[in-house]
Amino acid sequence: MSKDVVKSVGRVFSVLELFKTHQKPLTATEVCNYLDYPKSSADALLKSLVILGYLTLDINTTKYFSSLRVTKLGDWLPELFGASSYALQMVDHIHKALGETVTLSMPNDIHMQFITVITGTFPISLSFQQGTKLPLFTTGIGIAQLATRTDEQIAKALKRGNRRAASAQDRVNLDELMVDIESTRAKGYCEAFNRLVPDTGAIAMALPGPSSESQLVVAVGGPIDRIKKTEDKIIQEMRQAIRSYRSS
Amino acid sequence: MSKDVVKSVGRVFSVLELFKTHQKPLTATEVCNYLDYPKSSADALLKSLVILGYLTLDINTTKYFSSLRVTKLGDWLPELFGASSYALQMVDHIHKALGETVTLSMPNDIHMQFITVITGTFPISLSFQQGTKLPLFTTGIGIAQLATRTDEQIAKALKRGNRRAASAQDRVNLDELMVDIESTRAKGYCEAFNRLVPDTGAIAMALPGPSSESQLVVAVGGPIDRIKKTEDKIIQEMRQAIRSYRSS
DNA sequence: AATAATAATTCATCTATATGAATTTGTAAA
DNA sequence: TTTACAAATTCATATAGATGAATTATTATT
Repeated sequence: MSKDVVKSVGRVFSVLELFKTHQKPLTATEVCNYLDYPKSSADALLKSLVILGYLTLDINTTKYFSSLRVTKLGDWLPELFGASSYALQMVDHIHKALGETVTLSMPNDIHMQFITVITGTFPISLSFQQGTKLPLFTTGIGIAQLATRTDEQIAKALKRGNRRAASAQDRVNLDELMVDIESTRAKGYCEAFNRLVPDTGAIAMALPGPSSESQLVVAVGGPIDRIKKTEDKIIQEMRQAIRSYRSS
Repeated sequence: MSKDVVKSVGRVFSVLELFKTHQKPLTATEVCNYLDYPKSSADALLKSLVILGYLTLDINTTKYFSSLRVTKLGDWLPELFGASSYALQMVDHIHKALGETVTLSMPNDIHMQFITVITGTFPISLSFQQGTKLPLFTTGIGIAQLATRTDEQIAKALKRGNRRAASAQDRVNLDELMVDIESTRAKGYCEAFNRLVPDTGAIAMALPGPSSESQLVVAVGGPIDRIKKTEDKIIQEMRQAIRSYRSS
């Protein structure tokens, strides 16, 4: 866990993700063991979550579980992103049509963060954990997202991003970035080869959405040769799926 | 906020509920002002949530917002409770048919906790905040829930509950409780008049679900005279709605 | 009823977080 | 370019949380 995260804040989400992973009630001891917390610390946290109503405690089994109030924390969101349940169906459809890794991601600070990752069915497939973050300014999905914004917004965003760069070599050149942006705008998608992970390629398209700063990005990725070979088919499938998505 | 809740844990949910209430991006200063937090404390919390991926920070507007990962924390739950989107439609349908306050609740420790509250359309209507908790052993919704469990489970649960009672007068007598339980089982619903709030009444029914300790309860409540007068119609509407719900 | 094992709670102490004032940085307007 | 204002960050200190050992309570078995 990042050193900059408040400890008990991180633990809140670890607990909620644990129940999402197991999908069954767990005792306090089980939670302790899975998450490797000291007993009394975990107890205080679990009791807080029960008092607040986000976890339930069954009085017969003395097991904890997520409450439906956790569902309500986030069930209003997809509609605001123009990401109805059709969005997940669309990602699934692209995955079935192509067999490659398909991702859905959103911008977060100077990163793109994965919301959904469906790993390819080929033995050799690109693989990411959900929640993974990739750089906003140097990846295909980031460029596809930025391309939905104005030149001015991009310049301002890059200026801020470069200010936070750890070293001069981490800084991105605006003119070089704009070449990729223009290319993406012209084609309607961003193709990225050998950008972050060697020998891999990805095609990324932004989904239509209510505002440019929240637009989601869908991408297809895999080994560079396979992606290049099937590029035309990938683009066709993605466009068709997004077109169907838009009219839902 | 309860004294027994870890402070920053409570704040996590305050922030997420704030975004649910406003449904638009907010600056750090706005979050501070709405929640009355010291500036640097709020900053540390917001940054933690961004790093963990549950909030997003837009690099152009420098505004925070909930991430779709919040949705994913809880979108798997309704299916496990047998509470598909039809459950909310059912609650809404009962509300439209009767015009009274309708609630959906779930057991949590020695309470029933409201998940959904739709306030009646009459000028005089029963009104609760979402997230409100009522006693498990002494309210109509609690008794309706307990009636789905075995006698042994009820006795055990009451023993634990009584052990935690602050005073002897807060303890519930098992034999008296079982009279209400048997009545509820015989009729298929619990009718409660003047139990918690004076001059109010409620009819409560448990929804079918995968296990008794997680069964949700739907209830119709309002001023005692109006509920008594329309009791037969309420029971009919609820049964019909639950029957339709079961086959969805 | 007694006993053993497990779970839950308590408490002293150490570590982490929260706070608010001061300082620095960023932005917008002149 | 300069200035004023707002936002963000820093830091010393106070408060809260985490920890782990010890103790108490609960449960299951004999």
